[in-house]
Amino acid sequence: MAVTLTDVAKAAGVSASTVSRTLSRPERVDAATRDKIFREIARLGYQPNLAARSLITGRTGNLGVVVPDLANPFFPDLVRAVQLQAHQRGFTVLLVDSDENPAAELGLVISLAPQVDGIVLCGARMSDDELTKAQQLAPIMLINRIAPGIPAVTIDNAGGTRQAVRHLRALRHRRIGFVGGPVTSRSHQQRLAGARAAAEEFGMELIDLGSVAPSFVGGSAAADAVLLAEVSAVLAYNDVIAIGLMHRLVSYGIEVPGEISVIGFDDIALGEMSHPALTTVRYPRELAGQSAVNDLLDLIGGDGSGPADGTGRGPLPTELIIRGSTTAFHTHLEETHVKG
Amino acid sequence: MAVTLTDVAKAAGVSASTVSRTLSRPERVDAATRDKIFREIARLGYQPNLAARSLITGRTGNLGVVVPDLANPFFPDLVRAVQLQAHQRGFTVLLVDSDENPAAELGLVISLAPQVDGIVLCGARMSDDELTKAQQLAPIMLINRIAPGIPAVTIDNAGGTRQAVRHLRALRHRRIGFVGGPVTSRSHQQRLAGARAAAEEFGMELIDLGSVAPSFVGGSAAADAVLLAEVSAVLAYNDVIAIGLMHRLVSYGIEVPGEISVIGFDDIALGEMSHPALTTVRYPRELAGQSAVNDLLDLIGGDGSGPADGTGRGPLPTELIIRGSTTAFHTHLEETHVKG
DNA sequence: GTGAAAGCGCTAACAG
DNA sequence: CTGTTAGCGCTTTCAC
Repeated sequence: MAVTLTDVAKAAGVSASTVSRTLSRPERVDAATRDKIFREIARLGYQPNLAARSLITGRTGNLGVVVPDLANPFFPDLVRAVQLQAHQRGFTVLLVDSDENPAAELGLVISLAPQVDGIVLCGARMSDDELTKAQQLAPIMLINRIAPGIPAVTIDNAGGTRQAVRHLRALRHRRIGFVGGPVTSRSHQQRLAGARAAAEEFGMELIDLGSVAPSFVGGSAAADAVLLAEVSAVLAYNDVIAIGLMHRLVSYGIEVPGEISVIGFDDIALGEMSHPALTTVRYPRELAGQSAVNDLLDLIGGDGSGPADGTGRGPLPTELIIRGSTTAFHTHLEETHVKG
Repeated sequence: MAVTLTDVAKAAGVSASTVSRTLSRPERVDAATRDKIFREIARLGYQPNLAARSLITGRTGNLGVVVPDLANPFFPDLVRAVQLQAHQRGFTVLLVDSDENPAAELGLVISLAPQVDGIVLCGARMSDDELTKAQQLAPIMLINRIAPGIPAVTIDNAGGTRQAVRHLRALRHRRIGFVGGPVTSRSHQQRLAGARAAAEEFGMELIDLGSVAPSFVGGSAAADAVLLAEVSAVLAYNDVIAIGLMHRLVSYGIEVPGEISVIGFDDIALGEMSHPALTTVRYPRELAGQSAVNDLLDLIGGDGSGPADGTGRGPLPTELIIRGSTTAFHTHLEETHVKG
């Protein structure tokens, strides 16, 4: 077995409590003893046994993270940000992949809960009711999901699609389409609403092209609807859809952005490497992960101050990233406007 | 606090030891008592406190996983496989991202070691010496890295590039290039060696085009070397390089695979969505992650039987995935052969 | 087949 | 400022 606190105490010729105290509140220990103890700790290579500590403090020093699918390019960045921030604040991350199985999620939370001080749920698929149950098991912070009464990190979806629409307007588009994702999700609704409002604001026509699965094939499947609607540009619910759509359009021999411009949402790495590179609205994943950890820990620390309800910070800003898939200036589309 | 084993014992009218025994060796408990206890466990929603258990058993039920960069598309699949398999065998995964910092890795292992029963190190960047130190802290299993005396999951790199070269030969290529990755890495050496041997075997010319960073820009940077070498096809150390290369070639107006064919290695999701879709050698990540967990747990369980040295299973098979980036049949290249 | 007792490594009062 | 005492929740001999 490893070297214990008692070993250190013996070696330093003090009691266990003194060593323990040296670790928790060094200022309450005589400088000389303290130094000696630290020296012994270093010499012996003592590592506190977190399990034993947690047994008595009730805190584990662990943070749980649940993602629906780690292979989905959206989540690794998020997990990474969460992991980094957690580590910085002295926590270790327990990662669990629910494998896109909503039914499994609550079970995972149940088994995770006793081992962690809080759980970050990324894009949880479970129901609001289940979420409420989950919340009784451990402090919870939601990312990319909203549920009544549960703290969440939110982003400015509507603001993002507004910027996208505005960009298209600047390029002289007048009739654009929106390919949706999961209709029941708040982010879908907000993105669509934001686009609608912006279209009105800028005097454009926004065609709802329906919803598809938020996947590459989902995006491909949307191509026909896009063509039928005779729009000159399309906003997709997310990047994966946008890329699938672009691929299908290109395979039809349609030029992007020459004939149709495409804008995604999220800014996954894939978008930068697709051809043409995808214009997109950046989902601030680093910030989101970071905020989630900070809010969650504040909430746990619970000194009553600060945005302990997790809603204090407001939606995180989104940002339009302009790349190749929208870089055509459509002068001809402008005619009606210029003449009118 | 949560419901404890003692609560269950009280509710069932038995002692704590009996409940404990029911959980560990049910057959040594009277059927009636057992049933009653299980009923109470379910009713009360009892969850064993892993920390307390680990305190006495010395086992944590946790597995550590260290990756250099979760945002690198290669790793999420691996982590996912590890996570799934670990979960299946009743372990929870502690994930740590070393943020591509080799110097930080050992420190992470040190802090992880006391909390886990074993550690899976994915693509560890640390030195062999450090690895040896790490191994003294906790049982270790390497993926995508080899070090003397340390158990590792290996894959058949040479076999993979051999299949790739063979494929190119079938398409009538005769002069092909190899764009390398990290020269000191075993996988680079094996992939190159495999390609060399296969080129000889199939009577082809294999030009070593040097090494680049295993990144998108690294691949782009290799384009000029490819052009200068006047090869009709190129093997890249990995997919990311291959995709960067393809993009640059396409931006030069060169047709892939019409003028130059490209093959990657790994089979990351990106390859399937790039344009043209990337022919590649599949790195069996699911299998690798799974094997790593199984080997590691066997090693920990250490009953002496089985491949407890972690090298028993031999290299995992790789597989050529043919996609759009090599689908041109280069009849003209054959002339010399046909005529000769 | 079951219970009593001891203790894993640590922290948190409480004395001294 | 430091040591003593008493457990945290659980498993594990060892009696019964």
